Amino acid sequence: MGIQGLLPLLKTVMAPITIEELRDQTVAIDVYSWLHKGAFSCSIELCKGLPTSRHIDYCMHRVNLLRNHSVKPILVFDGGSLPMKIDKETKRARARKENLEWALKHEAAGNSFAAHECFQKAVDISPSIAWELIQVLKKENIDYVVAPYEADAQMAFLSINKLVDAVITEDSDLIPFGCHRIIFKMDKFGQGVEFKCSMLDKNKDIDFTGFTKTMLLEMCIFSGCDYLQSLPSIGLKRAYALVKKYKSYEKVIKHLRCTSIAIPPHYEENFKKAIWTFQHQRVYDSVKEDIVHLSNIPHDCDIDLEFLGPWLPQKLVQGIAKGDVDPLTKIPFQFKMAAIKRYRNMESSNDEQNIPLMVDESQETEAHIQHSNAMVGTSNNALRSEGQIIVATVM
DNA sequence: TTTCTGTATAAAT
DNA sequence: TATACAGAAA
Repeated sequence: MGIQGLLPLLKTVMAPITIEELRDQTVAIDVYSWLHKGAFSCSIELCKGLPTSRHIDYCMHRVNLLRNHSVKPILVFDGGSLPMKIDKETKRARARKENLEWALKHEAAGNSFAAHECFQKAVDISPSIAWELIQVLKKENIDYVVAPYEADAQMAFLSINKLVDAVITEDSDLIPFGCHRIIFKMDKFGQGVEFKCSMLDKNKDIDFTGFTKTMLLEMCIFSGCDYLQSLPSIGLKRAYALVKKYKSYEKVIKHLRCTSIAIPPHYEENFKKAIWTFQHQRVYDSVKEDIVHLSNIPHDCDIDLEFLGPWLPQKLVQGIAKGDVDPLTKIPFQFKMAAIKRYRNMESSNDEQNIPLMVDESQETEAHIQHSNAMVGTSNNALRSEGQIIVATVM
């Protein structure tokens, strides 16, 4: 979702850029946004589990556009959900499910237009879809990494540590994450708009001189972000004015307590957590080949850091980063693929025509749970309660 | 003046 | 899904 209204606010420091200007540079790509766009041309197939590669082709077309201009892409995939966002994720999953049900109803009623609309809203860019693309990337020798948690944090890590020259994304969150250079809205012709952190001082609409990175981040959080809802009647403009005047979020909140605006319980505590999620979220360090914090946490920190994404054993996070292990279920893809093959064979042996294969990501077999528990080192129940395990079922 | 809400539309071919 | 725009509400 990002920070609503942030990009329009910064439009005076947004500059058009073309792919030619990126020659010989390395860019991190928010690949889920490509997969989402690519999925539009084949939403029905993806929903029904019918074979298609249009979404993969779309991504590879974009990859080749970059390669043809001698730009080196690193494709960054989303990984697991942060505990803080699990509610939102389940809501989205429910909405997709409802859209799928409507799509099937419309289809049965012969209303293919309405059905198609619902299918498009029902598409889930699942880890399996990412896995399919990754198989192509391996063959084509394209760099990629699956983040342990959010791709945004992973791309910010690459940018902050100078492992890439720019990040290509649609998500304004990369700005509060502290990414140095971002290219938004890059189209199939390689044209987009460039944002550079260093240009912030020159913004006309609103004056950011004297603003620190932390102030910019706090402004974004006050205006409402994925990790914390804004207080009623506080948007970007008011958030800007408050941070400019009071300099720190503690002082802003102290001031707000003297106004008629109601501050929900734990707001200040949750605000701190939101700051930390932007600054210290867990990401994959491909040099250390291990899970690290986006930026180091203070040594004297004694708070529970689970909200930054639970820590993962090195072997597991490596498996996730390479795309061999499902980041949501922590189950190696080989198991799922074996299961799908098994069911396919069962179908072809006793049926006359292609029966669509639905992959239901809400259940799993005992053997897979056992294996993944061994990998994660958690109890059966802990994994079960996290849900989202996989089994192939036949429609 | 700013924020909030709803509606339309584009994305892909 | 995300953005843009319009009009209402505060």
